[in-house]
Amino acid sequence: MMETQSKPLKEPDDATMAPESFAAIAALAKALGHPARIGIVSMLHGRQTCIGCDIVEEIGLAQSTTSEHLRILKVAGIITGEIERPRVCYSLNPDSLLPLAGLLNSLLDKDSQDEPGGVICHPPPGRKTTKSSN
Amino acid sequence: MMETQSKPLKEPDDATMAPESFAAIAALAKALGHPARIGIVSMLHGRQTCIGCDIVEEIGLAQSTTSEHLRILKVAGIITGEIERPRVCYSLNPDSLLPLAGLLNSLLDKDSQDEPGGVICHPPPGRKTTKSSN
DNA sequence: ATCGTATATCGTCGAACGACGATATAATCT
DNA sequence: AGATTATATCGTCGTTCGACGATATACGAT
Repeated sequence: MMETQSKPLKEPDDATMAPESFAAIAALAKALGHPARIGIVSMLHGRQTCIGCDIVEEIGLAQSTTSEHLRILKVAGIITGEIERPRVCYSLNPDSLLPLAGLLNSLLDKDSQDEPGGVICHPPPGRKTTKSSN
Repeated sequence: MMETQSKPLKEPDDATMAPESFAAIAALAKALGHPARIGIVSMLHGRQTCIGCDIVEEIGLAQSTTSEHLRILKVAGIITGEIERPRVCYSLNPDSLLPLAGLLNSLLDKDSQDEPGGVICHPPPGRKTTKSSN
């Protein structure tokens, strides 16, 4: 039978990373997983200096919607908002992206021990020996 | 829905990023925005060779759920599935991540033309002269 | 032909997301 | 004090996500 979630298998991997960091990396990716938020960080990158309501104007969405996107980026740690009443100066916090960037670079740089011929894919048929045909 | 981007490696030159690439980058980030999917790509990176149902076992979710995560990664172009009946060999497609990695590295490497003093934040009060109250 | 394995797909359900307008807050200017 | 400006928050609504079990499909082995 197909037993679902028989065991989470908490093996500490070989050369990759701890599974608990998966959530952190995924949270970063999720925070970036919207065009408006990519636009915001890109805009912040271009300007470097903090911006206020210009973001709302540039993004083109409603002010409340943009504020929500800014909030999401803020709680993810990707940007910081320095309150300077009546407005807020937003800045990029690049260091926060290191875990995600690290994974991506690791995936890109060298795909581990890759073969210069492509992907190997040769699992011999028949590998379920858990229960023999008895 | 959304189409998998097949752009010819448009790296984020400067701050001249077209807004249409925001959607592509965001789609990549979104596809990575789940711990299970980070786990899958990480697992694929460690093994390099394609895996079949081992992913289901390692992830610890139901088979149908894991299949869905694999599908999401597949339509995003991040992984490829080589059908080898009765199973499927999954492989990482690192090139697909270049747009996202490019943006992240651009954000990290050097914050563009940044000032060596830190963040400047001095917007003079009073800058809304677009339309007065009639 | 039948069984067993591997995977994809369907249907469902609750939770989370994304957008908006309306409103609240807070400071500055007149 | 009152108007203006910038931002956050609330309530709502429709959409999407994420998980699951059940089922369909496709092949290899018996």
